[in-house]
Parts: sequence; structure tokens; C-alpha cells
Amino acid sequence: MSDQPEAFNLEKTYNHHDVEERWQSARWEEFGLFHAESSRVLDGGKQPYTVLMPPPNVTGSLTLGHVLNHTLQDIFIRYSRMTGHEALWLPGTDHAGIATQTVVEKKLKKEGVTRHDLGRKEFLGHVWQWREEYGDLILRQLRRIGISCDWRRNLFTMDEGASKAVINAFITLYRDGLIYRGRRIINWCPVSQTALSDEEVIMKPRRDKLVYVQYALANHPGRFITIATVRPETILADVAIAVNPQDPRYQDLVGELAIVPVAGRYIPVIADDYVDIEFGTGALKITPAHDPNDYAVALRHNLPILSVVGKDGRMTDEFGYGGMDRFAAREKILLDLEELGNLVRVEEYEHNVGYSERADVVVEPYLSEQWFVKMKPLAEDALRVVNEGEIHFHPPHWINTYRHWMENIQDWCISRQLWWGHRIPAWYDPDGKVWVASTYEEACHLAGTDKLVQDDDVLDTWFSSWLWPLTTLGWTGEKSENLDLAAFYPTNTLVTGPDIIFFWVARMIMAGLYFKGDVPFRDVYFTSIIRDMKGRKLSKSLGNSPDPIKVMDTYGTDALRFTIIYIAPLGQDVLFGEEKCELGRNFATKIWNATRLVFMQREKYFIDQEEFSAIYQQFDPRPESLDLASRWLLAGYHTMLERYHAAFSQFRVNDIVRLLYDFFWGDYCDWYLEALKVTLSGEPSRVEAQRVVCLAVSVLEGTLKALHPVMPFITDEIWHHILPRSERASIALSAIPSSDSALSALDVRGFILIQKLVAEVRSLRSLFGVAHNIEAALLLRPATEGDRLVIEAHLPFLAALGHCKPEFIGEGGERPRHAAGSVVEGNELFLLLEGLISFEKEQARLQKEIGNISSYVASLKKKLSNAGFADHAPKDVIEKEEEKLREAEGNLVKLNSNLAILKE
RNA sequence: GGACGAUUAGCUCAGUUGGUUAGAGCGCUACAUUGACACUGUAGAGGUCAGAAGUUCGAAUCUUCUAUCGUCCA
Repeated sequence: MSDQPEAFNLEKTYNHHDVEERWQSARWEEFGLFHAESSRVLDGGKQPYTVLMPPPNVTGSLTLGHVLNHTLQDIFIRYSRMTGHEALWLPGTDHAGIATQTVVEKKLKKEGVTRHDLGRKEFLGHVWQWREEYGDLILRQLRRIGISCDWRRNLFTMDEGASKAVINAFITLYRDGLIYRGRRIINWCPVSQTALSDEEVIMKPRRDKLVYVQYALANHPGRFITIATVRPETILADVAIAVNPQDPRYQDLVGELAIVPVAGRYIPVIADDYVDIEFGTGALKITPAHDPNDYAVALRHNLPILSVVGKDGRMTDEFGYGGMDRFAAREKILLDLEELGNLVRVEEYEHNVGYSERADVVVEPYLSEQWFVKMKPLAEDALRVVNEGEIHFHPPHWINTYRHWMENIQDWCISRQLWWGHRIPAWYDPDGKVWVASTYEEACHLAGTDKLVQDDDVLDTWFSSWLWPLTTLGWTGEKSENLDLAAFYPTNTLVTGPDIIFFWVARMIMAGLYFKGDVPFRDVYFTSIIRDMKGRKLSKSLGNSPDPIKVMDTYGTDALRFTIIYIAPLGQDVLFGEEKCELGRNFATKIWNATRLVFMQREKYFIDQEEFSAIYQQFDPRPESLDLASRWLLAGYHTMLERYHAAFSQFRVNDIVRLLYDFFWGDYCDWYLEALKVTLSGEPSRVEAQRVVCLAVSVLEGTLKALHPVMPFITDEIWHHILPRSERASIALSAIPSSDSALSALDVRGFILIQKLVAEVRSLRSLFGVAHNIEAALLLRPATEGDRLVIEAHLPFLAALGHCKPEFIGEGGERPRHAAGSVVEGNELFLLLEGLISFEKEQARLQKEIGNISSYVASLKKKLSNAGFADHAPKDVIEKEEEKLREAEGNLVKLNSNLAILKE
């Protein structure tokens, strides 16, 4: 990197390491570029724009999913900052109860210590210490992406303010009757040894054995009733056999007693509508402690509840299985049943089984006392605001999923048998009565005794996450209010994965409405899921998960950001391969090199930076003062800007990068810079030359600004080379140009004709294999006087880009015989190829071309002569088709006469 | 089983209210290395838009059905 950042031109080659090192987040942060202030909203009248970072797990490290998600957020926040908003991006991390506790327990295990050896307090000391050491890794890695958060506001879900908010939220809900403690069958993870919510259970298909077992009937020796089960080990806890009251097969058996195999207990045969006549034998064993549906049946029929599986997934029965793992017991009881003669048959059976999301083991339905949030009352409003469009989803089809969940919502089990997390603010007095309060002292006061014991459990991590839109803005409790909340709540755009729509998005909407009386955000942008090139999910175990840091080292951060947005369409999975980043890297290089060309011209026509600055800052690109190529560029630039801003307003992020890429590479580099070279080599006046250079720089600068939200590093670097700027200045605080419809609508058809002529000449040259060192003569016969003027003005351009010597055919001139001829919008052109041209080849080519156009003409004629078309099609469409036909027919006539001359 | 989404060139994808002889990037082929760029330029090959039926003057685009894949919920 040069010692002088204000050098008049750039280094010869682009080095992303240097540039990204120079403009890293740390520097932007040091200058406080991304700080947002409530005063500028409340007193300064600026529009706020707030983005909530989905707090990454403190145990996490950077994945491509994070890169995509945070790049999107950064794009939204930088765009809004550069379009006049007070942009606030709130960062933070999540304490991730189970994951973090597991990580620390594993670490301790290597030292031969369990958390129980240490005790709760000392163990939590270790967790905090771990967090201090490693908990910010993910944030440091995120900074590497260049994200523009207000880091002063960084929040951890276990911080004091956030914790206070969690406790107060719990108390409020409890006092409003929306939190209760209840004995229920919940999902139990035998590995983590904690309750889980329904959402943390993943249903996976599994092949099991469907076991048919016959139970002897106590009062009918020799008669049996046969049930089918996939969990024969729970037979030991059976309390009834249920049949459907409509089932004729079993009507006479209702009220009889059956004998539980192995256990030898007598249980009743009962009738209940819940039983599916079609499934198995139509008779169902009822095991209330191990199945939520059976539990409901037991309550209805006043049956006892027996349990034979413990917290660790091992049997607790007294029939010889005690201490065995539930799956081992399942195998053993099969043998025992067979020996006892109770086993009827065994079928292969594929069904869905719930697995713990974290530990990936089969969850155990477990009867226990847990805390729940009553969800139905909260769901009503949360459903309404989405139905009524107060919150928009992008893409909108996620509404269906959201709606379905809200309409079938179940109460949320929020207690976790862990140590790491927010401890439930509930105390029990000696009578077992519960007292909910924010502190022990307050609980004692309420209870009238100090003999209180606090609930051992902590809250589900998501119970703090659902308050995130509030806690990040300093909310701590029911009535708390502050300037940040007043200025920045509701937030604007939430970017997150659809996999946490229930865990997080839905619950945040509930909490926002309940605690603050308003939605937490206006728009939710659901990101793509990143997969490998074979369409498989990225996972560490598959080894198909590229390390983003390595990718950034190899290709550059800007390249990765650009590429991942370019290939990630809204609402669809994206197949990522590291080498795709070549796209972004090549684009960055192209920008760099194009800038160098422009700066070289600048050095040529301006004495120094000072002269350039003075003139450039006064430069006004009025179209009437510019040549056709420049007007064409301006029109294309403003068309791009129009679409660019429209794409932002519609969250079409994918379009944004495509627009910028196509404009910059296709229009600016491929055509305008080529035109610029031709113009400047034509010995223009100094003033003229300065004007075209200023235009080139001005469009470059505007494009860089528009690109900055996507590629922050290279754009800031080049921006500092356009004019001498303070090192504290940043393109990030400049304004993205708006589009001007007067400019996008400029008539630039003339330049498009020139482009087409160039393309045709190049094509003919290539077709006839004209060597590159040959400048063939080109004869032109314009279609109209207007076209003649345009072509005449651009003969040098045609010569340079077409690598030919163009001139007009004289009055009454004929088609030259040794030439390849073609027609472009009625303009005839002949490339003189004496000695090179094969008459046969040219004839064949013309014939083929005539064939193509003839069939095209025929199809247009057919369309236009169709009465239905004439009657129904709008006028402008008909006119367009007629124009196409006129042009095609004109070309056809000319091509035919060309062919005729060749044949003479 | 239910809901939603996808299916366009060898690969990855654009194609916004139906009016294109269907586009891009990568890959492929040919040519070109004396001034921005080989992380390049120029030209070219390559698709009956998953299949069927329908609506319409006109369908990649709308409707229905079928097939395959994916996601979520049972």
C-alpha cells in the first residue's frame, strides 16, 4: 500500500488484504461512524432505521450462514444510513443455555471434574470465565465481515439489564395469569437431563419394530387381548388397555381385567374415542407416564400413573430391568415376552420419532412439574398483526407457516433443569406454596417467612431472546421507557433464518405486543439456507462447510459478500462452492482496474489533484453539454439507479447486486470506457477532455456509493482516492445518489445503433477469420439522414472498436463484390475482404440469414393478420410488432439484393 | 397424510402486472498478450422453459392434474 493515500492513481494491482486491513471495522469503529443517537431522531427529526442482530450463540463460530445473514443486515443498514436515516444496528450475543453448559462441562470433564463436584456457584464461575475468554470469538469474526453495528450497545442476554428484563417479564406474565406451574408430560432429553419445548424436538423417521403382545384376560382363561406397540419396555407401566367404543371386536371385553405380561398386574379394559380402530389391532395399551395422549386418557378415566423410565433414560422398574438403558430393555423384554408366550408377532415399522435438537437422542416423554407460558392469549394479537400487514414477511409465503403454528399453538414449557441461564424467580415456602418475586427479600415479604427455597431451574434461553427487541434498547421491565425506545422502537427489518420462525420471530412478536403494546419490527426477511454444491446442508461432520475466514483470506471479504448475495435468491436455498467467490473477486479487480484507467486519464488532463478537485467539485453533468456516448452513459446510470432503489424498497437484494454488476461491467467498462479512450485520443480541447473525465469519475463515484453497502472495503478505498479526504471521512456517511427520470429517459438510440454496428463488424470479422492485424475497409450505406449524422460523428469509434476503416459508400455506389455484407436497422454495411472472402461462404451465410429473417417475417405477418390479435392486443403492442415487421422486411430486401449481386 | 416452495443452456441461476426469434455467470470452442484489466478482451456453440391438458389473439409467465426434489407441520 502506498504511503500516500491521496496518491493521484491507485497501485497497479488490487490487493484485498491491504485494503481490507486498512478499512477494517476497528477503524470505522474508532471514529464512531456507526453510532446512532436517539437525539437525532427525537430532536433532529431524522427518520430512524433499526436492525436487530439475531444474537449469535456465544459458543458459536462463524459460518457461511452468519456471513449471508450479517451481510444482508449490513446492506440494509448501510443503505438506510446512506439515504438519510438515523441507522442503528444493535449487536449482541445469546447465552445459549444448553450449548454453553455442555461446552463447559466437557472442558471440566477433561480435568476430571463434574459440575456436581463443584456445586452451582462455582460451576457458574467457570461458565462466566469461559465466556470472558471465548465468548466474543464470534463477534470478532463478524467484525471481519465489515459489519457496521453500534458496538457501544453490544448486549449479552445474561447482562444485568437483560436479566432484569427477563425476571420482570416473568413476574408480569405470572401475575397476569399467563405463566403457571403444572404437572405434565414434557419432552425430556436424557443426555442434557432437562425439559425441552416442543420446538426443540425434531421429528425424524426411524425404523422400529411394531410388537404385537397378547395380554391374558383375568376372568376368561385362555382368552387374550392383543395390542401393538413400538415401546414394549413401557408395558411394565401399563395401567389399562383401551379400545374404541365403536369397535365391535372388543365391545364385550370393556370392563374386563387384563393381566400385564411380566409385571403380572391386573388392569382394566376401557373404552375411549381416542383409540384408532384402524391402527394395529385396535386395542391400545395405556401408559400415562410415558405418552402424552395416554396421560390424557388416564386423566379422563381416573387411572393411576406408573413410571418405569428415569431421567437418565434408564429403567427404574422392579421386574429385573432396573438400571438398564431403555433401548437395551426394549430388546430384553422382547425375549422375555417370547419366552412367556405373550409375543404374537413383530413387524418392521417406519415412523417419526422425536429427537433432541442439541443432543440428537430420542426424547423421552416425561411426566414432571414444569413452568409453562399460556400461549393462546398471546397468539391472537400476534396472528392479527401479521394477517393485517403491520408486519411483512419476505418472501410472503412464510405467513402460512406462521399462521398454522399460531392457530394450533401449545403452551410453552420454559423451565430447564440447567444451571446456566436466568434462574426462575420463584420460591417455595415450607408448605410448598410458590411465591414469585424479583428478589428473595421481596418473596420473603410476600410469603411472610424467610424460610424460602428458590426454584432450582432456569428459563429457556428463548425466554430471554423473545425480549431482544426490547432489551437491546434498554427496556428492563413492565413500565420502563427511555429515549432509545422512544426513538428506535419498533425496529425496522429483521433478517433471520426461517428455521427459527417459531422459536424466535413469532415469540418476539408476542412479547413486543404484550410488553410494549406495539410490533417489534416492520419487515422480516427470511434468508436462504446455504448448502454445498451437491445440495447437502453444510455440516461439520460432513466436512463440507468452508471456513469463511479462509474464504475471505483467499478471495477477499468484499468478494465473499458480493458473491454470497449474488447467488442467494430470496427464499430459496443456495448452493455454495468456494470457487464461486471468483465472481466477486473478479468484479473487485475489474472495479480497481477500471478506476486506474480513469485515473490515468485524469493525470493526463489535470495538472494535479488540486486542479481536479476544484473542477470536479463544480462539475455539473448537464446532458446538453455532453456527447452522445456520455448521454448514453448517464441514461444507463440513472436507469440503474431507478431499479436499484426500487429493488431496495422491495427487498430484492439479489437484483441489487446484479444491477450494479451488469451496469458497471457491461455499460461502464465495456462501452463507456472504450468510448472515452476514443474521445480522448481524438485530441479534444482541454476543457472537453476534462469534462468527459469528470463525467467518468462522477458516474464511477456514484456507482461506488451504490455498491458500498455490498462491498464496503474497496469502495471506501477508491473513494478516498477520488478527492483528498480526511482519514476520518468515509463513503459510508455519504449519500447514495437518487435517480433522475429526466436523465434515464434521454434519447440515446443513436449510441445503441453504433453499438449494434460495432457488434456486427466484429461478428463479420470473426466469421470470416480476419486476422487481428488487418484493418479491413468498411463501407456504410445509412438508412436515413439522421443515421448518417450519428454514424459520421462516430466513425473513429467504429474504427477503433470494430478495428476497421469505415467510410460511406458514394452516391449511387454499389455493393462491392469482395465483401461480407449485413444490415443493421436498415443501415447497410460491407466489410471489404478481398482475398479473404469465399464467395461460397458468403452466399451460404446470406442465404441462412435470409432464411432466418424470412421465417421471422412470416411469423410476424401471421400474428398481425390474426383478427383476434388486432382486436384484442393493446395498441402499443401492435405498433411494436408492426415496427418489427417493417424493419425485418427492409433488412430482407437488402439482404436479397446483396445475394443477387454476389450471384451475378 | 396436510401446507408451502422448486423444476428454464453441461453446472448455478435471472426472467416484476401474460406481448422475446428465452438471458447472465461458470464451464466449453476459436482467436487475441506494446499501456486499465488473462482475476482480461472479442466472437461462437449450447435450451421443444419437468410432462399433460386447459384459459387466451398470444403462455417460461395464469388454471388444473401428474412426476421428481426440498422445507415445515402432523
